[in-house]
Amino acid sequence: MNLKQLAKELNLSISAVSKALRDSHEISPATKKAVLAKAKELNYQVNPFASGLRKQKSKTIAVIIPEVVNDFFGPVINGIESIAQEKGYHVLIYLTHEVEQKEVAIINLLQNGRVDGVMISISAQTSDTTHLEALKEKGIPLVFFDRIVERINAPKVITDDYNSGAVATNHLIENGCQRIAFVSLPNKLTITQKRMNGYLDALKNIHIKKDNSLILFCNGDEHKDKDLIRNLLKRKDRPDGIFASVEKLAIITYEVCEELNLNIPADVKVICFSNLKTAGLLNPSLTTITQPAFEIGREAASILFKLIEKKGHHFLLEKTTINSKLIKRISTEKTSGEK
Amino acid sequence: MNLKQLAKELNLSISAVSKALRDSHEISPATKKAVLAKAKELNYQVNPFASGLRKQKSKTIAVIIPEVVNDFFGPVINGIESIAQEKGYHVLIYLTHEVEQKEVAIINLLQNGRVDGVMISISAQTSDTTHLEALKEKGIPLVFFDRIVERINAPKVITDDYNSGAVATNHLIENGCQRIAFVSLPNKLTITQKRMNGYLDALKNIHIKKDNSLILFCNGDEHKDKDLIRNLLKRKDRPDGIFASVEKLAIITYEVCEELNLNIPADVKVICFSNLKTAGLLNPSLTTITQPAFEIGREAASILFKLIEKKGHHFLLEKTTINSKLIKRISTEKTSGEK
DNA sequence: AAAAATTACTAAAACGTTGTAGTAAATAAA
DNA sequence: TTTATTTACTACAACGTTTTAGTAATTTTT
Repeated sequence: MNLKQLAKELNLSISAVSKALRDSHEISPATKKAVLAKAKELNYQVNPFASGLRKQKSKTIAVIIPEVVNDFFGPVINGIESIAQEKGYHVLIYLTHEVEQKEVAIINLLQNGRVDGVMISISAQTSDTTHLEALKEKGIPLVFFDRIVERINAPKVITDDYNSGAVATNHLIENGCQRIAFVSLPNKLTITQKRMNGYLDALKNIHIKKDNSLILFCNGDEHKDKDLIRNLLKRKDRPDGIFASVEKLAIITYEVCEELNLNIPADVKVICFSNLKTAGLLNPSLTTITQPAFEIGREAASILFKLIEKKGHHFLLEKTTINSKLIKRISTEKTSGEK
Repeated sequence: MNLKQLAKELNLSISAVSKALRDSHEISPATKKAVLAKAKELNYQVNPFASGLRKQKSKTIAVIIPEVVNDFFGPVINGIESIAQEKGYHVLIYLTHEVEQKEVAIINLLQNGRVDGVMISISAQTSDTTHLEALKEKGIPLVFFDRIVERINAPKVITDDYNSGAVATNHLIENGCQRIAFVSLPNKLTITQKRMNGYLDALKNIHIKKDNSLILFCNGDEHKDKDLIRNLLKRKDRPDGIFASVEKLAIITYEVCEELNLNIPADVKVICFSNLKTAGLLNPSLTTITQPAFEIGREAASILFKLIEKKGHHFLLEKTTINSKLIKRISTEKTSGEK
């Protein structure tokens, strides 16, 4: 069913029907009513390819993330989808699996008008960002969330990473930790850097200086990351507190502690950036810095749609910060023997 | 950059360039080489709308699921995406949030050629399925996974739900449970029915007959579901075993048990269909029937692509069953006082 | 009552591909 | 040597919309 057939049924020209469907003032109310009725009757739907080709608009956005199986990115997608559904947009999902090469390939696929805008949280391994700059150069609206690229001039939605890093570290200090390890993704990522800076400054405040042997940069490969963390916790001078910068690393830490028979929180206290639904049900329950993931998704999507709709306006190019919150649970509690 | 401009740069006709890019035998090797080089130089990309319009192909599939924040659907998407990326397809995501009305609206959006195929796990509240039949009628390839519609003649990828239901129930029986509750989604869903039949037959085997007060049909609304489960566990004749048919309900069960100060597994044993990464780290660790979610995604996507590529062939219209497995953990263990 | 403006349409040209039909020139077959 | 075939292209008509530029007919203004 297309416009041509519909027009024939109605004894009207194709353009009249097209205009009637889009409620043009050039068409009389009576005709409009007739067209709408017939269109409904015959279940006419606009062909998105013809329409997209003509209007140079896709009504589609792309979301590029490292992974879906994740209690942060899941709710983010949820937030994005909720706004997209409101606005009548479609959502394409692409996963980089933390591989820079895949990210580049995906971005290159999107240069030809397939989407009206792109939202991305970059892969942990991305260091070169020319692919992202090229996309911006083409005039395709781009919004970063969480894992941003500082130097690219595009809207960014993030949490207060520096501050949260300090809060988490202080929480461990308050509960008696002296040797606090920072376990994290590669330090190319701005979230890693900021969270680490918060951690370092919190330590500096109590006159502890940076100890590189307590700072671990993982890379997203589960097995390798587990080895790194196992080595850290096997050391004689092992840390008494672990601050994990992402969810996955906290889970690995729990697994390793079980393996090595280390008690949380007596032997090691653990705090983590995490949106795990089950954080409160873990053994022991996990103290988290929780990001408002759904809201980040909604906010980032809203900004993207503003950008798409009012192209050329630059007043939106700022950073939006949504605060995380500390949820204290057992994994960082003082145990009876402690001062 | 389009074919016209590229052709002008090369002093060739548009069709020659088009054919060269698609490696047609009508074009000489020398010309092909020149075209490819120029296309790369100028970063030419085929316009997906023009191409889609002309070829009546979108190179896109739709995935319709109830939610993303879920350790089952997450890995499924992962599996789907991995196959789609291999095949050069794009993946549109739509969430129904368990609302039938949304599912209908989404399906209606897909009737106009936007996608070459659809994969769906239906909402828990879907009872009328004419929207899905209409989609099939239009000739758009459709594959069901996990939450299927039995009566629609389309490929289905599922797990051995009946058998797993029996295995889970037997496991509880073996560990001493006598009053086993079945906590589940609405019984419209075939997965609910089959899992329940497995449960009922396992009970019948030991001569326990169906007790409707021990069978709970939740509906996906977290608050209401929690109330239902709370009421179940507050009763004097509360069950000593709970078999939850989906992950979310097991988490709620854990929360309610904590709230009511019921010890798992001493007071109630809990088993659940679940893909929680953290099942082993929960307090207590949760015994699960785990579905091979990633493989389900890959398998369902593979079948969909076969269907897309060899349209009209009917040899693929079968059901594919991939087995789940029981992972025994503490939540169902016999406690010291038990026989 | 003539000129101007408005109403309610139609015709036709894009948008960027792809594939069919056509065509010179070169090569092979009769 | 003439005819048939192959090679390497070009021209052009789709695909289904949207939009600009018309145009009769009607209504309003002067």
